[in-house]
Amino acid sequence: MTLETRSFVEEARREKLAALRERGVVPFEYGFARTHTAVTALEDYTSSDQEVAVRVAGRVIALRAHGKTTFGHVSDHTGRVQFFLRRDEVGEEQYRLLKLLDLGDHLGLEGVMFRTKTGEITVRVKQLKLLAKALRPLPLGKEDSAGVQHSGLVDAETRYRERYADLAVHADTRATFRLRAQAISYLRRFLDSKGYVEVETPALQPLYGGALARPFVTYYNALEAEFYLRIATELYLKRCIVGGMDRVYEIGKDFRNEGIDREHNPEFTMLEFYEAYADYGDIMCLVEEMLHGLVVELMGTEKIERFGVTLDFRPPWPRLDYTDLVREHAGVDLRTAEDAVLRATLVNRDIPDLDSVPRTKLIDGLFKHFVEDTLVQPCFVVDYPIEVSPLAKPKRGDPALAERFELFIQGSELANAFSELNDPDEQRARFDAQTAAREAGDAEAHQIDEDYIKALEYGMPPTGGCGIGVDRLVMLLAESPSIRDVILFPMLRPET
RNA sequence: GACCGGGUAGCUCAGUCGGUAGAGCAACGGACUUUUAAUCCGUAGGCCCUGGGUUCGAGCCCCAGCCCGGUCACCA
Repeated sequence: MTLETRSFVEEARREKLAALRERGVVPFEYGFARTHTAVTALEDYTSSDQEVAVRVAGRVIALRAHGKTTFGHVSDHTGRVQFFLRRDEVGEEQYRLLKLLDLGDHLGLEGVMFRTKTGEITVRVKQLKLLAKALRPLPLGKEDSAGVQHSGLVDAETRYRERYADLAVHADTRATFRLRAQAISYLRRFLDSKGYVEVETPALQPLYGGALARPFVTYYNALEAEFYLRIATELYLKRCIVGGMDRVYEIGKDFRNEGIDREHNPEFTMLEFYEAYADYGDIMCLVEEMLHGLVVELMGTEKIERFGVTLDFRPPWPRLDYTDLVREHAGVDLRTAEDAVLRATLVNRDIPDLDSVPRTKLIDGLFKHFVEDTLVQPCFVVDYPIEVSPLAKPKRGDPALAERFELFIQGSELANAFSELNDPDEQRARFDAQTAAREAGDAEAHQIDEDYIKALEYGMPPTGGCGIGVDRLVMLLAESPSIRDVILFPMLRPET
């Protein structure tokens, strides 16, 4: 029992609950043997001339009482179906039960399918069973004959905080999460079919790495040590490669101690995969094949319209040179320009402490502010400056660059990949540079991971690897403007 | 973290110049044996986010805070 006072609506339902119990009705049943879902009940009727007996169950989402007859709709995970009761068919006792029902209650209905005179295929109920009473009113709203939803649950905060209510009320919310599940299932099947092995690596790590970000810190009592929630799976997956698991992937949560906005949730789902004897060019082709296949399988087409733009997933996708893009859109040549020039280009871009920002961040800033928004159609940006890529191999023939690419669609970064650095001595030197950056005040700089270097010293084969932000991928597929719309229970400040 | 917008009945919203708080849906009572935003008659329902202040009087004006959303910053 909460201290929260109940609304009069809830009081009314409590009274009905008591009345039901008084009559010997079990208000929270133990099960109901269904023969049909809402949709199969409708389908079986249309495909048969014979009488179709059904047992369906669902939540009451509409109720229209007309004296001695009553219409309503129940909704299950497949859809909705109308039901109809006549007092002289179900009997006085059952019919009086209706008085004690509310929108939101779960019902089991036994009856036969028929078509009403207005044409709707409907369950003619012979027996009705309350399966679970709803003590709070669901914000169901109403749908008119044109299918337009009126009222209902609109408040964004409630939709996220009470996702159960959002899901219960909005079929399209349920559809988004079904789509998410289908997408993840496809990614698994694709990688499995390519001979990849799915693995699980630690989420609680003594050192964090594999990305540049601030971690969540926690304390493990039994070991009397600080631990970090992982910011990436990368370094553990590459340990697997060292160990001879030539193709591995993991789909799991990463945690980054950062702000929340339309594209960021502090815990999010990442797919990372690594393939021995592949380089970033091979990975690019694999990503292209995988995501093209994903769109075709889920959307049934190679071109999808999202946020008013038709996106064409037909391969090959353009490979655009990072340095060229920055030169083209920011007018700066990263090969020759001094820090001062980069800084000057970024003036008036609302960057705090611009004067003390290190070169790596200046480069990042130029790309973000001048280039990202221009990358609408699926495209790969290739060959990043080496100084912003501490885990990537230098580019063959140009040590100022790394063999790295990112995939962009509609200005959003969806994948990050490279030919993995497997020279342990060079990796140590890169870590040292990161340590210097950290000492200069860069809280996101990479930590030095001696154990990872040890692993590399045992010899890691040439390897291509990639990380894909699953939430952002689903946002694109579901045309969701906010990452919160594709995460069932997004982060919110706790209620006080 | 900064700026902008929002917070009023279970839900969606209105609220004039500062003068006793409104609608639709949902709820409750009644009528109604093929309705579908059912209809008709009636009834009830409010910590106007919280705390201060101004005022004879505050949902409304002022200050502070809380929560949400948006933009920006931070952030692969």
